[in-house]
Amino acid sequence: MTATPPPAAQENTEENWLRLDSQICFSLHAASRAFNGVYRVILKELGLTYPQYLVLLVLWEHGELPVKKLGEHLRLDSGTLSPLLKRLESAGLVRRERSSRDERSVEIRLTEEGTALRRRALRVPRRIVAATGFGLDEIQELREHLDQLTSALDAAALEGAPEHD
Amino acid sequence: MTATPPPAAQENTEENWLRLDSQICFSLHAASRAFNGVYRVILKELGLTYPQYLVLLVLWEHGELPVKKLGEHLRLDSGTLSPLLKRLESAGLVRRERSSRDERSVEIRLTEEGTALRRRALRVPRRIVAATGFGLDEIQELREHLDQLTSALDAAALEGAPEHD
DNA sequence: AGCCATTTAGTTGTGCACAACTGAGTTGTG
DNA sequence: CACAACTCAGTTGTGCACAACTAAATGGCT
Repeated sequence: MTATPPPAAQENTEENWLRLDSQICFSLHAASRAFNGVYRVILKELGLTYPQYLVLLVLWEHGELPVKKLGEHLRLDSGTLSPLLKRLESAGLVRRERSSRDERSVEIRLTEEGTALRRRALRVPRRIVAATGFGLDEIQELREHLDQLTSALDAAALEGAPEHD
Repeated sequence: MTATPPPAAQENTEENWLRLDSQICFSLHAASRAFNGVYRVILKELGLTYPQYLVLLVLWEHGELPVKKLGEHLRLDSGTLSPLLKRLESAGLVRRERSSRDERSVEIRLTEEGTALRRRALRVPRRIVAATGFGLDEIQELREHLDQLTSALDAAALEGAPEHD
């Protein structure tokens, strides 16, 4: 029962596609979580989670931003960012202030403490890269593939799921 | 203020490392979520989430398994799996039964319905691969890089964070 | 047998991702 | 001006990831 009839290795069966899918699924899922795990360990010293670190990276680079812009940089919506930013605020790293020019929007800006944290964060990337065991060029190459993947997937996602074969 | 002093492009400064880090961070994080998003859309028709699909992939391939083994395949612990499996059970796709040989362990096995769902799931991978816009060999290559990354990161994570420079 | 370390699931609590919704503020149009 | 459409942040609810813990069962040891 549950047969899984012998799928004859290299044949182009749906069975084999499913097997391949499980492999790439697992790989990406696992890589993402492994990456997350290494950051978790390292960022713990800074009192940050990985997504919080991503937010700070954007703020360190761009200075003050409304929540909307922050979300565009990170592809995250207010449902994720609002509570995260509150936590960063209560940690004393950012302030949230209603824009006076547009009362709908909230400007996120770094506090002194948030700005200062950048100094300590400078030591993070080197350790991450070391943990991957990859060279810089390998990382760049992987990054390009991932970006390619992301834009292809984003484009496909926009079409909902209207096609089937 | 917040200077970000001109980091002179290709120099090996911490500034540049941080910039690179933000790039690879964003890329992997975004790729993972984009992938997740495409699966979300497609799996919705099957009434599954992405992690639930991963669990079923393992069960379809290996048949009945204790929670522990399932967790090893997926690198997930009982804190994640227990509630997930309960949801799969109440969806009628799996059953959870205490092993009689070892009362500590719980065997997860597919119901008729869970087994039958495989037929419908066979159409998923083809659509995913199509969505990536990648060829099979590119996918395999990417997968190998990701696996390499994962094992390097896992190894590094085991050492906690004892080293710095 | 009694005791202790280990193994296995499960629970609790925190944080993120995302869909669906709310509500205030803004803009366009008649 | 009035009103509809839209924008933006926030809230709610569901599900996953993971750390820390609990509780029961097992196996080794004396």
